[in-house]
Amino acid sequence: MKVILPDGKELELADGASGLDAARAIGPKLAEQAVLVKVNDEPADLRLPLPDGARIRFLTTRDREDPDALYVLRHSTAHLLAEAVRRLHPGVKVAIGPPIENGFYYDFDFPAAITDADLEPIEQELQQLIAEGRTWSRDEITRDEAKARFAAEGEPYKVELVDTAEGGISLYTQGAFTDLCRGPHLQDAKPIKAVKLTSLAGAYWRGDSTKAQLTRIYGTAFFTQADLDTHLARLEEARKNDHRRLGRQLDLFHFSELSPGSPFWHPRGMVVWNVLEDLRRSENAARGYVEVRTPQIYDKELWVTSGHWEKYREHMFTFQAEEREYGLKPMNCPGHCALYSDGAWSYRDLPIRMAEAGNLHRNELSGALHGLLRVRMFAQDDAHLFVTPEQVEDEVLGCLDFGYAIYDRLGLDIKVELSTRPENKLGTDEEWDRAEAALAQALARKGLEYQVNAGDGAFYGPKIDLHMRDSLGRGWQIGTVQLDFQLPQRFGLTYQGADNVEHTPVVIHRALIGSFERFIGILLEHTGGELPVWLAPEQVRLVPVGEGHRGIAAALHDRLAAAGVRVGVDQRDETIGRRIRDAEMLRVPHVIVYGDRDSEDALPVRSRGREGVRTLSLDALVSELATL
RNA sequence: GCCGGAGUAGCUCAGCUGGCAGAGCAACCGCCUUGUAAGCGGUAGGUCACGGGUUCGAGUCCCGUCUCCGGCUCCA
Repeated sequence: MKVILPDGKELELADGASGLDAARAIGPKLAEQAVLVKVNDEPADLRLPLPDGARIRFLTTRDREDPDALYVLRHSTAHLLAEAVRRLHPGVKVAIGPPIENGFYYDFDFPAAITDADLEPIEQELQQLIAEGRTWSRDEITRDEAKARFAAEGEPYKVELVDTAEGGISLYTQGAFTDLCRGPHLQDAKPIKAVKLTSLAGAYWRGDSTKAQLTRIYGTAFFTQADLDTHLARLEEARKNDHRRLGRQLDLFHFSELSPGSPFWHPRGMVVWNVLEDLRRSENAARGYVEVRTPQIYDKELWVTSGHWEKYREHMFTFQAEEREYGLKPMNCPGHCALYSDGAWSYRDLPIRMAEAGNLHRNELSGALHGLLRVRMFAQDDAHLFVTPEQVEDEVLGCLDFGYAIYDRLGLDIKVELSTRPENKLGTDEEWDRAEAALAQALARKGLEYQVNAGDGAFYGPKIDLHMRDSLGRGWQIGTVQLDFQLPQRFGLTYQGADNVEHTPVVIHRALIGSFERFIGILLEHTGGELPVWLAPEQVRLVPVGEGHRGIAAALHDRLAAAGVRVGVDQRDETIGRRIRDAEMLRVPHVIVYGDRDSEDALPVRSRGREGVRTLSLDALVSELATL
């Protein structure tokens, strides 16, 4: 048999030769340093036989930043972690331990609870295993053999994993530890030069909150200590961009125990909010949306009709007044349906694009709250489009266009996901076929790449989700475009068709900025607080040099403000250096020191992210700000 | 909600095995009168999250509650 190397040369090998055999045939150094072999671009274990004619490429310890190589390194480290934990905590049961984006974890069922203080001895034990030396061997056995083996070892989680594993059963053994595992793994532990156990967490077995809660140990590993140091330094840097920290530093908002999960917006934060709100309103107007305003609280009856009382009640704030039961709205849709049902509509009226950025309250689980990114009170750039089935695709495309007008303006990197029919769906397969096709078609027309999340759709219809990441790489949903066949039926919504028959409209739920809270939070993390000038709470700050310059600074202030610039004057009796520093700390984009040397024809403008001081006339500055 | 950690001045934090509650910044009052990232001095500021317990004595140890942080679940 033969395989093809990256340079196009062919390599002759004995039948059944493994990746390691191929590496040895190329050179002993390669064989020693090889971490995994890519077979036709798919990562594979070195110990496995190569298919005849495959294109192969080796990744070695020198590919220390390659995600596939790091994956293998971390996967093997996870196995070492399990061995170390078993040594220190006899009686522990092991569950599952995969590599993840920036490291790995392993889930354990400890006989007695452990705490953070237990991590260090475990890490030392893990280092000890590496020092002792470990090599991995791979065995394939039958399902029954595997079950018998793990049952004998008293590892019920492993037995369950064997039951649900797909394909052949393989085991990897290092030292005194054997794990059910698909691989690939390192040849030995030598490449693991840097390990750190980072945290402890609870995690439900199989991700199911009705099942046992296990103890998850997170860690990370690298091919060099320097890479680990860089990684930790980067995390520390990211911490500085945490929007909760920036919110306080920039005086934008704060949280209080008096109302967990609901931000207090400060004046400066409210400026940012209102600029976004202006954008929302003007874009809506330009795109044929109409603004409405619907109640905050509704009789229980509305929520029963919409289905929320049954499906969502524990996440709603409810209360009684005069013996009626009310619910505070967690979303605008039922209110918009109620508004729609007040009229009699013709197909000529559709599409109706109904927008409202109303306050919403959701009783999120206390443990899920996360700064501005997960709150109990928020407002979305929400809209509901009442459309005919024929209009769905065009309207979805219009929503995507709308969204990308905003995202592109901010230079945001959006990840698109299409979520399709779940198991507990309502409606027929034919309806879902049409709806999913309409969404896919709109995405194709917009030229967007997307990931399909099969089965992740809402029970009432498929959806397009638009995600962004925070400074630590955690993903958050920003926008969403959802089709809904159910709500219009539940509310008995109709329009008169051209055929003089009543039809049921389709509802498109749509939010593009998503919640203003989350959007501002993510923007802060992405910009490190340096919001684009058009969003900055204060765009220009004037610093009069001495007391004698205050009058003219005030006059300049008024002229800039009249030109629509958000401008402030720092009249404090502090040094110039001090006042500049404070403006920089607040990330004010432009600072102008004004004294005897200056005039409105020649202002010294110190601009964020730009070396030195520019000299600009007042008019030039105003027109520069106007183009943003 | 669940697992682990944390909560000390407005903010960031120190306070060891229990023994008089601290620093820097901010605030306030003076001095200085400023030219591109922190001028100098002084003053004031605390129910050590809240409630209970152990102890001669609790910020420190124990129990409960709340909130926050990291995860898990959830995000209709």
